[in-house]
Amino acid sequence: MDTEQQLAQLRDEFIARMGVVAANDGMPRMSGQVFAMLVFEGEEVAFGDLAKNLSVSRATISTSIRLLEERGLIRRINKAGDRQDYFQLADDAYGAMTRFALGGTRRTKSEIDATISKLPDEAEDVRGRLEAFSGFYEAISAALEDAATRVSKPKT
Amino acid sequence: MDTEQQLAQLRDEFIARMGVVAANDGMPRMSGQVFAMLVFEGEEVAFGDLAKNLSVSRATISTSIRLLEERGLIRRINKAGDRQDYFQLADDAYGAMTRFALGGTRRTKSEIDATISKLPDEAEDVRGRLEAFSGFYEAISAALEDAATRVSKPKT
DNA sequence: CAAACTGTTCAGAAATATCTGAACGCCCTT
DNA sequence: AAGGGCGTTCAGATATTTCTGAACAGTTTG
Repeated sequence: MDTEQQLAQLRDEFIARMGVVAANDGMPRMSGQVFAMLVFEGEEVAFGDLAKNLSVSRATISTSIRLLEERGLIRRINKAGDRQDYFQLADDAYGAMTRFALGGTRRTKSEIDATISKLPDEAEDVRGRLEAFSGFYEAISAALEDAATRVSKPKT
Repeated sequence: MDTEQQLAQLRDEFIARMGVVAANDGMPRMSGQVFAMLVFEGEEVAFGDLAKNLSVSRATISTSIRLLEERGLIRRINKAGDRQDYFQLADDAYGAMTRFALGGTRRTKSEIDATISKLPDEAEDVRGRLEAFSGFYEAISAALEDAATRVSKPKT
């Protein structure tokens, strides 16, 4: 069982790291850890096991799960004859992740554009600068859109 | 002076919104507001004016400035005969912003790869899943890299 | 129907991130 | 050399995010 222990340790390290990554990305650490756990264990993981393995309350798991579900990153599975809920990565989890980021950049661009449209005609210089700013978010959006198709497609 | 008042109000709204955007991006709100102010006012803005206009202490401005400078988003200007520091958007601010994001995705990919390289040979399935995860960050990195060149180039 | 589970919700605790005020070193002016 | 304004730093206050424990509604089991 040496290999199993080693794997378990690697898994815990991986989960811890992805928690930090999530936190840096402006996401609750726990959501990142839940996601990481589901990546590592490919099979469905039970709600209770998530709480136990990640050493947090079931309330926290419930909240983390909700966030991940809303973003389309995981899916909930009901097994017949088992009252517990199980979870697994969504089919196109990485595509969903990309599209979520895309939504953010698009929203930001819209907000900038909203300001631009209200500028008085005289403010030519301000308009120019805000348009450059908007253009930046447009470029990022285009790049993400491109990545989204590429990420989602691997059903070759 | 009606137009000026209108502009001032639009500016404040813009700044407030960009503060929220920054916060959602996992950045201090104030850094986003300082950045937005520099985008709006194209000219150099004095350190003291930043504090006054954004209604925060000079300590906060100092910290925000440091973050933005570290990321290459703004530059500090010393005017002869004036003891105050002035600030302006960096020449390639949006390029720097893109490269900063790129640094993050690359770092994350490295962390995933580090785990992969430690996996025992038997763990074929886990390796496959982590490689898919790593591949996702690779795709995003490539997209950002692409965007970076496009964002930085407009020196036509 | 009572007891033992499930997952969710929410008020409040705990942990973090953010901002402030005071102290400081520096440079300039007087 | 003294005084005033500059930006930085850091301990501590404040605000915000994140987690927990208890209460709850719904199911299943005995």
